[in-house]
Amino acid sequence: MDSVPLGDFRAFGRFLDGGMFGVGSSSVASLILDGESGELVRAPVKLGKKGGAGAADLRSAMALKSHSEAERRRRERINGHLMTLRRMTPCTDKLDKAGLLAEVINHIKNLKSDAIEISKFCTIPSDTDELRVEVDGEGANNSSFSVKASFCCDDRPELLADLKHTLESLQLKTISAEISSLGGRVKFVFVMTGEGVNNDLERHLFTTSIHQALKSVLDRASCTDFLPNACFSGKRRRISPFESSSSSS
DNA sequence: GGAGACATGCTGTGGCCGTG
DNA sequence: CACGGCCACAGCATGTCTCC
Repeated sequence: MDSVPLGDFRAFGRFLDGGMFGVGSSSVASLILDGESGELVRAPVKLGKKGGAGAADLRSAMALKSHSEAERRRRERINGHLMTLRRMTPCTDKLDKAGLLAEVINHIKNLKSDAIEISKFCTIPSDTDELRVEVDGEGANNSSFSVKASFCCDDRPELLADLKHTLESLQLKTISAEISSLGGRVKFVFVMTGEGVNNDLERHLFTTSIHQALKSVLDRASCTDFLPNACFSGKRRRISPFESSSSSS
């Protein structure tokens, strides 16, 4: 009977995987501990109901092999992504996996706070939907005044046309418009004027109507039908090895 | 320097669960 | 029911640290 020293057990598994025994079962179940020598020895093949290596044995051996290979692929995916994180995050060469993840979390937090600081000075879309309408200044003749409206949401193909149509329906004159887009998010900053607005009440109604109109655009933009990840359900999504490797390149 | 303790990582396996 | 994915566990290898 073949015997395998404990220390060489993994090599023995690879030996089996190499196809030496047909359906190479690397299963521990096919090994037994020899009481006398203290070594793992290959167990005799169990006889199936009809004699010889039964079909059930064959199937379970194949399932076991496929299971261990799947687990190996899964670990390779995990480690591949960890390697990608390591490359993307400074000063993580010496860290273990837990340390690496902790450092990545810190790094992301820092990047987010940096982004927030930068967004104070630049028109950068934020992570959260926002809508702000405020009085920007009064016209010279006191019968017109300007309104600054900022508007941030997920980008979608119809958004610009929708916004244009909405603003036109309010009969506003656009003085300036800034549009920025980042990571599927978009931010608009408009400065608009309205004519014939003579008192505080009319101004209030004017800004309110702008706010409501833009709110309706925002609501349409926030509708889940437009979200790129709307196709995700509660199911666990299966990812092919090609998909997973492409993200780490 | 060597032995032992300890931490970390890798691998295979069993079990569970969701999906088709 | 078969399959794939996730998780926990055990066993082992390797590196590092501490103590003698």
